[in-house]
Amino acid sequence: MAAFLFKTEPSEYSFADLQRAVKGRWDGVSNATAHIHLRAVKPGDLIYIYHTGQERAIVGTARALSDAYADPAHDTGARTAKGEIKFPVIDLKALAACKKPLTLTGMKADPRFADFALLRLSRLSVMPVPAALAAVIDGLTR
DNA sequence: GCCAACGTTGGC
DNA sequence: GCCAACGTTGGC
Repeated sequence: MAAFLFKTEPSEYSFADLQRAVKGRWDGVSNATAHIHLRAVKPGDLIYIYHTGQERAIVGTARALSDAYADPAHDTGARTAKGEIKFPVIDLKALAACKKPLTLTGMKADPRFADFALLRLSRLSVMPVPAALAAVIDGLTR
């Protein structure tokens, strides 16, 4: 099982919205690098939800329910030059809110996060979380 | 195919 | 509100 981090602007779509949705679709990702990571998601993978804007913290966890598939809101037949789905989305469900949200400030202060894409590539909205780092996050948010 | 201009994201 | 980072667009 792999782990990923998804960013969202809570005024647009928050973790609470995902909890209410029961089954949510993660769409609206437009960045090519983020698409690469989104296509790598497998059912059962763990997803950390991070709020941008005022909060800037990992606030909850979710479970992937599907492989990446073509967004029905776009041309579902569209493919990239490499033959991959051009507008990938996944389905997911909320698991639990973090007892202690893990703030961006907290991650920046912890050398274990020094190489994390969240800190290195501030505009990336979907990224893998290495297993060792997932264990650290679990410990800090419990 | 290169690169300057421009737009967007997201932290500060 | 500003700005850095970086992706995209369009002229050449």
